[in-house]
Amino acid sequence: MSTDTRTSLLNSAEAAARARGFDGFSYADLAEDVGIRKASIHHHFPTKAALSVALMQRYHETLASACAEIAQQHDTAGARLNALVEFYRDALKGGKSLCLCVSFSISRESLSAPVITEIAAFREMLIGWLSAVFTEGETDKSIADVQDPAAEAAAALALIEGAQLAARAQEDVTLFDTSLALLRQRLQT
Amino acid sequence: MSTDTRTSLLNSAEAAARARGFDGFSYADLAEDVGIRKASIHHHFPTKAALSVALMQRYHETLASACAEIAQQHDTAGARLNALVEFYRDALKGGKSLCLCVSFSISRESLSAPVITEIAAFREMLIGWLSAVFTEGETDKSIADVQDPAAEAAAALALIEGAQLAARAQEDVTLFDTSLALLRQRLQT
DNA sequence: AATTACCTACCTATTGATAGGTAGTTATTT
DNA sequence: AAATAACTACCTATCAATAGGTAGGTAATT
Repeated sequence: MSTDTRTSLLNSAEAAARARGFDGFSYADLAEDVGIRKASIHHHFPTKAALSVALMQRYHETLASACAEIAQQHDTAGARLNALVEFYRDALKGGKSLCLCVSFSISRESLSAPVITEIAAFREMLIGWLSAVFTEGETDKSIADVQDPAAEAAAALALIEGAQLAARAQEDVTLFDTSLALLRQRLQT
Repeated sequence: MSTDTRTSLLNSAEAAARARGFDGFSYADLAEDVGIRKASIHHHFPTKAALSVALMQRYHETLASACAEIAQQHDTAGARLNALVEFYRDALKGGKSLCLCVSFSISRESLSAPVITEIAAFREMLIGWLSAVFTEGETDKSIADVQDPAAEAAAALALIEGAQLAARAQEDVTLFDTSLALLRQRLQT
Protein backbone atom coordinates (compact mmCIF):
# COMPACT_ATOMS: atom_id res chain seq x y z
CA MET A 1 0.00 0.00 0.00
CA SER A 2 1.29 3.46 -0.86
CA THR A 3 1.46 6.20 1.75
CA ASP A 4 -1.94 7.56 2.69
CA THR A 5 -2.73 11.18 1.93
CA ARG A 6 -2.59 12.32 5.55
CA THR A 7 0.95 11.00 5.92
CA SER A 8 1.98 12.47 2.57
CA LEU A 9 0.69 15.84 3.75
CA LEU A 10 2.65 15.58 6.99
CA ASN A 11 5.78 14.58 5.10
CA SER A 12 5.45 17.45 2.68
CA ALA A 13 4.63 19.95 5.43
CA GLU A 14 7.55 18.81 7.56
CA ALA A 15 10.03 19.17 4.73
CA ALA A 16 8.62 22.59 3.84
CA ALA A 17 8.58 23.84 7.42
CA ARG A 18 12.13 22.68 8.04
CA ALA A 19 13.37 24.26 4.82
CA ARG A 20 11.41 27.52 4.88
CA GLY A 21 9.89 27.94 8.36
CA PHE A 22 6.27 28.04 9.50
CA ASP A 23 5.39 31.19 7.56
CA GLY A 24 7.30 29.96 4.55
CA PHE A 25 4.94 27.31 3.28
CA SER A 26 1.27 27.38 2.33
CA TYR A 27 -1.63 25.02 1.71
CA ALA A 28 -1.14 25.74 -1.98
CA ASP A 29 2.45 24.44 -1.79
CA LEU A 30 1.34 21.26 -0.02
CA ALA A 31 -1.52 20.72 -2.44
CA GLU A 32 0.76 20.86 -5.45
CA ASP A 33 3.37 18.68 -3.79
CA VAL A 34 0.95 15.97 -2.68
CA GLY A 35 -1.29 16.16 -5.74
CA ILE A 36 -4.67 17.04 -4.29
CA ARG A 37 -6.61 20.31 -4.27
CA LYS A 38 -5.86 22.97 -1.72
CA ALA A 39 -9.32 22.77 -0.16
CA SER A 40 -9.00 19.03 0.34
CA ILE A 41 -6.20 19.53 2.83
CA HIS A 42 -8.77 20.97 5.20
CA HIS A 43 -10.47 17.59 5.24
CA HIS A 44 -7.38 16.12 6.89
CA PHE A 45 -6.25 19.16 8.86
CA PRO A 46 -9.03 21.71 9.48
CA THR A 47 -6.56 24.56 10.15
CA LYS A 48 -2.87 25.25 9.72
CA ALA A 49 -2.67 25.34 13.51
CA ALA A 50 -3.99 21.78 13.70
CA LEU A 51 -1.53 20.69 11.03
CA SER A 52 1.40 22.19 12.91
CA VAL A 53 0.37 20.49 16.14
CA ALA A 54 0.24 17.12 14.37
CA LEU A 55 3.58 17.93 12.77
CA MET A 56 5.30 18.74 16.04
CA GLN A 57 3.81 15.74 17.83
CA ARG A 58 4.93 13.35 15.15
CA TYR A 59 8.39 14.95 15.16
CA HIS A 60 8.58 14.56 18.93
CA GLU A 61 7.68 10.88 18.70
CA THR A 62 10.09 10.27 15.84
CA LEU A 63 12.98 11.77 17.75
CA ALA A 64 12.11 10.00 20.98
CA SER A 65 12.20 6.74 19.03
CA ALA A 66 15.46 7.69 17.37
CA CYS A 67 17.01 8.42 20.76
CA ALA A 68 15.78 5.11 22.13
CA GLU A 69 17.17 3.27 19.14
CA ILE A 70 20.51 5.04 19.47
CA ALA A 71 20.70 4.07 23.13
CA GLN A 72 19.98 0.49 22.17
CA GLN A 73 22.47 0.27 19.33
CA HIS A 74 25.43 1.89 21.09
CA ASP A 75 26.72 0.86 24.46
CA THR A 76 28.94 3.77 25.45
CA ALA A 77 27.76 7.32 26.14
CA GLY A 78 30.35 8.72 23.74
CA ALA A 79 29.04 6.55 20.91
CA ARG A 80 25.46 7.54 21.72
CA LEU A 81 26.15 11.25 21.69
CA ASN A 82 28.12 10.83 18.49
CA ALA A 83 25.18 9.00 16.93
CA LEU A 84 22.80 11.83 17.86
CA VAL A 85 25.18 14.34 16.30
CA GLU A 86 25.19 12.22 13.14
CA PHE A 87 21.40 12.11 13.20
CA TYR A 88 21.25 15.91 13.30
CA ARG A 89 23.87 16.14 10.59
CA ASP A 90 21.79 13.95 8.28
CA ALA A 91 18.68 16.01 9.10
CA LEU A 92 20.47 19.03 7.65
CA LYS A 93 20.03 17.68 4.13
CA GLY A 94 23.20 19.37 2.97
CA GLY A 95 22.39 22.66 4.67
CA LYS A 96 18.89 23.02 3.25
CA SER A 97 16.84 21.85 6.21
CA LEU A 98 16.71 22.40 9.96
CA CYS A 99 15.38 20.71 13.06
CA LEU A 100 11.61 21.39 13.06
CA CYS A 101 11.87 22.74 16.57
CA VAL A 102 14.40 25.35 15.44
CA SER A 103 12.45 26.56 12.43
CA PHE A 104 9.22 26.71 14.44
CA SER A 105 10.87 28.68 17.24
CA ILE A 106 11.61 31.61 14.95
CA SER A 107 7.93 31.96 14.05
CA ARG A 108 6.88 31.57 17.66
CA GLU A 109 4.35 34.42 17.44
CA SER A 110 2.52 32.74 14.56
CA LEU A 111 2.10 29.47 16.45
CA SER A 112 -0.88 28.27 18.43
CA ALA A 113 -0.55 27.49 22.13
CA PRO A 114 -0.55 23.68 21.76
CA VAL A 115 2.42 23.85 19.39
CA ILE A 116 4.37 25.97 21.85
CA THR A 117 3.61 23.46 24.60
CA GLU A 118 4.72 20.64 22.32
CA ILE A 119 7.99 22.43 21.52
CA ALA A 120 8.76 22.70 25.24
CA ALA A 121 7.95 19.02 25.74
CA PHE A 122 10.20 18.09 22.83
CA ARG A 123 13.11 20.11 24.21
CA GLU A 124 12.70 18.63 27.67
CA MET A 125 12.74 15.14 26.20
CA LEU A 126 16.00 15.81 24.36
CA ILE A 127 17.63 17.60 27.29
CA GLY A 128 16.68 14.69 29.54
CA TRP A 129 18.15 12.16 27.15
CA LEU A 130 21.37 14.17 26.77
CA SER A 131 21.62 14.64 30.51
CA ALA A 132 21.48 10.89 31.03
CA VAL A 133 24.12 10.41 28.33
CA PHE A 134 26.51 12.85 30.02
CA THR A 135 25.95 11.25 33.43
CA GLU A 136 26.79 7.93 31.87
CA GLY A 137 29.75 9.39 30.01
CA GLU A 138 31.22 10.51 33.29
CA THR A 139 30.92 7.00 34.66
CA ASP A 140 32.07 4.98 31.68
CA LYS A 141 34.71 7.60 30.80
CA SER A 142 33.62 7.66 27.15
CA ILE A 143 33.16 11.47 27.26
CA ALA A 144 36.12 13.54 28.38
CA ASP A 145 36.00 16.25 31.07
CA VAL A 146 32.32 15.97 31.95
CA GLN A 147 31.15 18.80 34.18
CA ASP A 148 27.60 19.07 35.53
CA PRO A 149 25.49 16.78 33.25
CA ALA A 150 22.51 19.16 33.14
CA ALA A 151 24.75 22.05 32.05
CA GLU A 152 26.49 19.79 29.55
CA ALA A 153 23.16 18.69 28.10
CA ALA A 154 21.87 22.25 27.66
CA ALA A 155 25.17 23.31 26.10
CA ALA A 156 25.28 20.31 23.79
CA LEU A 157 21.76 20.91 22.48
CA ALA A 158 22.48 24.61 21.92
CA LEU A 159 25.73 23.72 20.19
CA ILE A 160 24.14 21.16 17.89
CA GLU A 161 21.26 23.44 16.95
CA GLY A 162 23.60 26.38 16.54
CA ALA A 163 25.82 24.28 14.31
CA GLN A 164 22.81 23.39 12.16
CA LEU A 165 22.03 27.07 11.89
CA ALA A 166 25.59 27.87 10.82
CA ALA A 167 25.32 25.28 8.07
CA ARG A 168 21.91 26.57 7.02
CA ALA A 169 23.10 30.18 6.97
CA GLN A 170 25.57 29.41 4.24
CA GLU A 171 24.07 26.17 2.91
CA ASP A 172 27.30 24.38 3.69
CA VAL A 173 27.43 21.23 5.82
CA THR A 174 31.11 21.59 6.59
CA LEU A 175 30.21 24.50 8.88
CA PHE A 176 28.26 22.00 10.99
CA ASP A 177 31.37 19.86 11.31
CA THR A 178 33.64 22.80 12.10
CA SER A 179 31.29 23.95 14.85
CA LEU A 180 31.14 20.49 16.38
CA ALA A 181 34.81 19.52 16.07
CA LEU A 182 35.63 20.20 19.72
CA LEU A 183 32.63 18.30 21.07
CA ARG A 184 33.37 15.32 18.86
CA GLN A 185 36.96 15.35 20.07
CA ARG A 186 35.75 14.64 23.58
CA LEU A 187 33.88 11.51 22.52
CA GLN A 188 35.26 8.01 22.60
CA THR A 189 33.23 6.07 20.04
CA MET B 1 16.16 66.37 15.51
CA SER B 2 13.99 63.31 15.82
CA THR B 3 14.88 60.10 14.00
CA ASP B 4 14.36 60.36 10.27
CA THR B 5 11.80 58.12 8.64
CA ARG B 6 14.33 55.90 6.92
CA THR B 7 15.99 55.06 10.23
CA SER B 8 12.62 54.56 11.91
CA LEU B 9 11.71 52.12 9.17
CA LEU B 10 14.97 50.23 9.64
CA ASN B 11 14.46 50.14 13.40
CA SER B 12 10.93 48.86 13.07
CA ALA B 13 11.87 46.31 10.41
CA GLU B 14 14.82 45.06 12.44
CA ALA B 15 12.72 44.54 15.56
CA ALA B 16 10.01 42.80 13.52
CA ALA B 17 12.44 40.57 11.62
CA ARG B 18 14.22 39.54 14.81
CA ALA B 19 10.96 38.79 16.58
CA ARG B 20 9.02 37.12 13.77
CA GLY B 21 11.45 36.32 10.95
CA PHE B 22 11.68 37.61 7.40
CA ASP B 23 8.32 36.21 6.32
CA GLY B 24 6.73 37.32 9.56
CA PHE B 25 6.51 41.04 8.96
CA SER B 26 4.98 43.12 6.19
CA TYR B 27 5.05 46.64 4.79
CA ALA B 28 1.63 47.11 6.40
CA ASP B 29 3.12 46.32 9.82
CA LEU B 30 5.96 48.78 9.31
CA ALA B 31 3.62 51.48 8.04
CA GLU B 32 1.44 51.27 11.12
CA ASP B 33 4.42 51.14 13.44
CA VAL B 34 6.24 54.10 11.92
CA GLY B 35 3.12 56.12 11.18
CA ILE B 36 3.26 56.59 7.41
CA ARG B 37 1.29 54.95 4.64
CA LYS B 38 2.29 51.57 3.27
CA ALA B 39 3.02 52.93 -0.20
CA SER B 40 5.34 55.57 1.21
CA ILE B 41 7.76 52.92 2.40
CA HIS B 42 8.56 52.20 -1.25
CA HIS B 43 9.96 55.71 -1.49
CA HIS B 44 12.67 54.76 1.01
CA PHE B 45 13.04 51.08 0.10
CA PRO B 46 11.74 50.21 -3.37
CA THR B 47 11.40 46.50 -2.55
CA LYS B 48 11.41 44.29 0.52
CA ALA B 49 14.62 42.77 -0.86
CA ALA B 50 16.29 46.21 -0.83
CA LEU B 51 15.05 46.80 2.70
CA SER B 52 16.47 43.50 3.92
CA VAL B 53 19.86 44.24 2.36
CA ALA B 54 19.99 47.59 4.13
CA LEU B 55 18.89 45.88 7.32
CA MET B 56 21.60 43.25 7.17
CA GLN B 57 24.30 45.77 6.24
CA ARG B 58 23.42 48.06 9.12
CA TYR B 59 23.32 45.08 11.46
CA HIS B 60 26.76 43.99 10.26
CA GLU B 61 28.19 47.47 10.88
CA THR B 62 26.52 47.76 14.28
CA LEU B 63 27.99 44.49 15.44
CA ALA B 64 31.42 45.21 14.03
CA SER B 65 31.37 48.46 16.01
CA ALA B 66 30.15 46.68 19.12
CA CYS B 67 32.98 44.16 18.82
CA ALA B 68 35.51 46.95 18.38
CA GLU B 69 34.15 48.78 21.39
CA ILE B 70 34.22 45.61 23.49
CA ALA B 71 37.87 45.03 22.52
CA GLN B 72 38.64 48.59 23.52
CA GLN B 73 36.82 48.52 26.85
CA HIS B 74 38.12 45.17 28.10
CA ASP B 75 41.74 44.19 28.21
CA THR B 76 41.61 40.43 28.69
CA ALA B 77 40.22 37.94 26.19
CA GLY B 78 38.01 36.38 28.86
CA ALA B 79 36.40 39.74 29.62
CA ARG B 80 35.91 40.41 25.92
CA LEU B 81 34.19 37.12 25.23
CA ASN B 82 32.07 37.60 28.32
CA ALA B 83 31.05 41.04 27.08
CA LEU B 84 29.99 39.61 23.71
CA VAL B 85 27.91 36.98 25.48
CA GLU B 86 26.26 39.76 27.48
CA PHE B 87 25.62 41.68 24.28
CA TYR B 88 23.82 38.69 22.78
CA ARG B 89 21.92 38.17 26.01
CA ASP B 90 20.62 41.73 25.91
CA ALA B 91 19.69 41.33 22.26
CA LEU B 92 17.34 38.53 23.29
CA LYS B 93 14.91 41.05 24.79
CA GLY B 94 13.71 38.55 27.36
CA GLY B 95 13.42 35.72 24.86
CA LYS B 96 11.31 37.62 22.33
CA SER B 97 14.01 38.54 19.82
CA LEU B 98 16.90 36.87 18.02
CA CYS B 99 20.08 37.81 16.22
CA LEU B 100 19.02 39.08 12.79
CA CYS B 101 21.40 36.66 11.14
CA VAL B 102 19.65 33.74 12.86
CA SER B 103 16.11 34.75 11.97
CA PHE B 104 17.12 35.51 8.38
CA SER B 105 18.87 32.17 7.99
CA ILE B 106 15.63 30.25 8.54
CA SER B 107 13.95 32.08 5.64
CA ARG B 108 17.00 31.65 3.45
CA GLU B 109 14.92 30.70 0.40
CA SER B 110 12.93 33.94 0.58
CA LEU B 111 16.06 36.10 0.59
CA SER B 112 17.73 37.83 -2.32
CA ALA B 113 21.31 37.01 -3.24
CA PRO B 114 22.87 40.19 -1.78
CA VAL B 115 21.37 39.42 1.64
CA ILE B 116 22.81 35.92 1.57
CA THR B 117 26.22 37.35 0.70
CA GLU B 118 25.88 39.84 3.53
CA ILE B 119 24.98 37.08 6.00
CA ALA B 120 28.15 35.22 5.07
CA ALA B 121 30.22 38.39 5.48
CA PHE B 122 28.65 39.04 8.86
CA ARG B 123 29.41 35.52 10.08
CA GLU B 124 32.99 35.70 8.86
CA MET B 125 33.47 38.98 10.69
CA LEU B 126 32.22 37.50 13.96
CA ILE B 127 34.16 34.25 13.58
CA GLY B 128 37.30 36.28 12.87
CA TRP B 129 36.80 38.40 15.95
CA LEU B 130 36.12 35.36 18.13
CA SER B 131 39.13 33.58 16.70
CA ALA B 132 41.37 36.46 17.69
CA VAL B 133 39.85 36.49 21.15
CA PHE B 134 40.56 32.78 21.65
CA THR B 135 44.12 33.15 20.39
CA GLU B 136 44.60 35.95 22.88
CA GLY B 137 42.88 33.97 25.63
CA GLU B 138 45.41 31.23 25.19
CA THR B 139 48.24 33.71 25.59
CA ASP B 140 46.92 35.80 28.47
CA LYS B 141 45.42 32.70 30.16
CA SER B 142 42.07 34.44 30.66
CA ILE B 143 40.22 31.60 28.90
CA ALA B 144 40.73 28.09 30.25
CA ASP B 145 41.65 25.05 28.15
CA VAL B 146 41.82 26.77 24.77
CA GLN B 147 42.11 24.31 21.90
CA ASP B 148 42.42 25.37 18.25
CA PRO B 149 41.20 29.00 18.16
CA ALA B 150 39.35 28.58 14.84
CA ALA B 151 37.45 25.57 16.17
CA GLU B 152 36.76 27.38 19.43
CA ALA B 153 35.41 30.40 17.55
CA ALA B 154 33.05 28.33 15.40
CA ALA B 155 31.85 26.40 18.45
CA ALA B 156 31.38 29.56 20.51
CA LEU B 157 29.26 31.25 17.84
CA ALA B 158 27.13 28.13 17.38
CA LEU B 159 26.74 27.85 21.14
CA ILE B 160 25.73 31.49 21.60
CA GLU B 161 23.24 31.39 18.73
CA GLY B 162 21.92 28.03 19.87
CA ALA B 163 21.49 29.40 23.37
CA GLN B 164 19.51 32.32 21.96
CA LEU B 165 17.34 29.86 20.13
CA ALA B 166 16.73 27.86 23.30
CA ALA B 167 15.61 31.01 25.07
CA ARG B 168 13.40 32.01 22.15
CA ALA B 169 11.83 28.56 21.92
CA GLN B 170 10.37 28.91 25.39
CA GLU B 171 10.53 32.70 25.75
CA ASP B 172 12.71 32.27 28.81
CA VAL B 173 16.10 34.00 29.17
CA THR B 174 17.30 31.65 31.87
CA LEU B 175 17.64 28.97 29.18
CA PHE B 176 20.26 31.20 27.54
CA ASP B 177 22.20 31.27 30.81
CA THR B 178 21.87 27.54 31.39
CA SER B 179 23.19 26.80 27.91
CA LEU B 180 26.16 29.13 28.38
CA ALA B 181 27.10 28.22 31.96
CA LEU B 182 30.02 26.01 30.95
CA LEU B 183 31.51 28.54 28.54
CA ARG B 184 31.23 31.33 31.08
CA GLN B 185 32.95 29.12 33.64
CA ARG B 186 36.05 29.07 31.46
CA LEU B 187 36.30 32.86 31.37
CA GLN B 188 38.33 34.94 33.73
CA THR B 189 36.70 38.40 33.70
C1' DA C 1 12.77 74.08 -11.58
C1' DA C 2 14.09 69.98 -9.22
C1' DT C 3 14.08 67.10 -5.61
C1' DT C 4 12.28 65.05 -1.46
C1' DA C 5 8.83 63.02 1.22
C1' DC C 6 4.84 61.94 1.60
C1' DC C 7 -0.24 61.02 0.05
C1' DT C 8 -4.65 58.55 -2.19
C1' DA C 9 -6.11 55.10 -4.96
C1' DC C 10 -5.42 51.16 -7.03
C1' DC C 11 -3.51 46.47 -8.91
C1' DT C 12 -2.48 41.48 -9.07
C1' DA C 13 -1.37 37.44 -6.63
C1' DT C 14 -1.74 34.73 -2.69
C1' DT C 15 -3.16 33.64 1.99
C1' DG C 16 -6.07 30.33 5.01
C1' DA C 17 -10.63 29.08 5.08
C1' DT C 18 -15.65 28.00 3.78
C1' DA C 19 -19.85 26.19 1.34
C1' DG C 20 -21.82 22.79 -1.05
C1' DG C 21 -21.49 18.88 -4.08
C1' DT C 22 -20.06 14.02 -5.80
C1' DA C 23 -18.34 9.63 -6.11
C1' DG C 24 -17.16 5.36 -3.57
C1' DT C 25 -16.91 2.66 0.60
C1' DT C 26 -18.73 0.75 4.94
C1' DA C 27 -22.36 -0.27 8.36
C1' DT C 28 -27.06 -0.93 9.60
C1' DT C 29 -31.59 -2.09 8.92
C1' DT C 30 -35.32 -4.36 6.66
C1' DA D 1 -29.98 -10.04 -0.48
C1' DA D 2 -31.55 -5.38 -1.02
C1' DA D 3 -32.23 -0.92 0.61
C1' DT D 4 -30.91 2.71 3.41
C1' DA D 5 -27.86 5.53 6.02
C1' DA D 6 -23.55 7.33 7.20
C1' DC D 7 -18.91 8.22 6.40
C1' DT D 8 -14.47 9.15 3.76
C1' DA D 9 -12.01 11.55 0.53
C1' DC D 10 -11.97 14.27 -2.56
C1' DC D 11 -13.85 18.12 -5.89
C1' DT D 12 -15.28 23.20 -7.78
C1' DA D 13 -16.14 27.70 -6.70
C1' DT D 14 -15.76 31.33 -3.79
C1' DC D 15 -14.60 34.27 0.19
C1' DA D 16 -12.41 38.28 2.89
C1' DA D 17 -7.93 39.55 4.17
C1' DT D 18 -3.39 40.46 3.21
C1' DA D 19 0.89 40.40 0.44
C1' DG D 20 4.26 43.45 -2.15
C1' DG D 21 4.11 46.81 -5.56
C1' DT D 22 2.64 50.79 -8.94
C1' DA D 23 0.71 55.25 -10.81
C1' DG D 24 0.08 59.67 -10.26
C1' DG D 25 -0.75 63.66 -7.34
C1' DT D 26 0.48 67.33 -3.58
C1' DA D 27 3.08 70.18 -0.63
C1' DA D 28 7.35 71.68 1.11
C1' DT D 29 12.31 72.32 0.65
C1' DT D 30 16.57 73.31 -1.94
